[in-house]
Amino acid sequence: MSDIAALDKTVSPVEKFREYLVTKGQRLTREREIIVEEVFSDHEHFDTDQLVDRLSGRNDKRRVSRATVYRALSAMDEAGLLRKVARPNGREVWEHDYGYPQHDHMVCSACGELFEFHNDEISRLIEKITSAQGFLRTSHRLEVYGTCEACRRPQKRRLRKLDLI
Amino acid sequence: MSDIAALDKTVSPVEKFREYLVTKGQRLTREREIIVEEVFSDHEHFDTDQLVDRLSGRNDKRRVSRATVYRALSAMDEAGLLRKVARPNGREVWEHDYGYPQHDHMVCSACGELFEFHNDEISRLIEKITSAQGFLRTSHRLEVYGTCEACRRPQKRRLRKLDLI
DNA sequence: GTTATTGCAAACCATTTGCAAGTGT
DNA sequence: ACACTTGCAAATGGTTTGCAATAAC
Repeated sequence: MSDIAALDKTVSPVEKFREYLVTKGQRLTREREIIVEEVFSDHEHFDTDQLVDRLSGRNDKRRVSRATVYRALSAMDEAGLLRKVARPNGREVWEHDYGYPQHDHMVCSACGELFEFHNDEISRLIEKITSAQGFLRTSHRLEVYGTCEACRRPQKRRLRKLDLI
Repeated sequence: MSDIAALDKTVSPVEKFREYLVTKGQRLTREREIIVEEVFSDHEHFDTDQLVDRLSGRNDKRRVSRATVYRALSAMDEAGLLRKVARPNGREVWEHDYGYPQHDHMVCSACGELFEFHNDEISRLIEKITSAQGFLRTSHRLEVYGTCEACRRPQKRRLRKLDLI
């Protein structure tokens, strides 16, 4: 897998965001920069609540309000930095869409965990089929539902996230 | 396309629902029957609001409350009669999952329209890839985003649903 | 200096839920 | 009779928004 080669990150996420904002006559504020940096500081999936926690848990003056986080995520979506992955329990889950190779997800119905997988053939097939119908594809979202390996082994059953509430 | 052959509808949706309900110690009430019949009276995608309208527009005494519709849709989902297709504008869109061949969707970003397509090879490929990772697949959801044929022709541009508000 | 942006709190809105009255088996 | 269901209205909860103060360019 030469996924790493696909990274091709010539411009930092913050720069990419700035570029997008200019085209819209908008501004790269301190708050937006803080959010982009926090979001791209690791590759995990996250929801808005988790991000707000990460940001408000800081003891420096880099706190950002919840409303601004929502507004920024939506702008980063339009900018092509992020994409919505799934919506397991009523809240939108996000992941990096910039500098991260294309992939899809398996969603375990037992534990709620998301697993990534990548396959070029699927993408090629999707492109072929949809373009044959005159559709100009820009992206796709594929979620496979079922039971993950860990949850299939009764003795080592994972805790359901839902039960942790 | 021998999709029709795949219909294989030996049992009516209402019967199928009853069967599911018994296994759960639940009852096929008059309201649930009304809802299943209305839902399966045509093949279009629908959201809860549209269904509630269809049901409350009736002049016979087959009206059902919104709460009951929500409860029934969720039960029909578990029963395998319906599935959630997408969530274009914050509201869940449903479609038949029983007696209707497996397929995926193209979502036009310009007009918001959903288009169905079917391809066995994709399903086979998905099965192969996910099972190789120990995942026991039960279903999947594939949405391809882009621009539909009609919206690609500027002169005959479709109206954006979003602009109709 | 203008115009976009932030933070707060209130508003939104699809969906869920508690409860008393009603209904299926 | 005994659950299970319904309908209503109220609650929920993630997300959006109006507005006055603030900051980017």
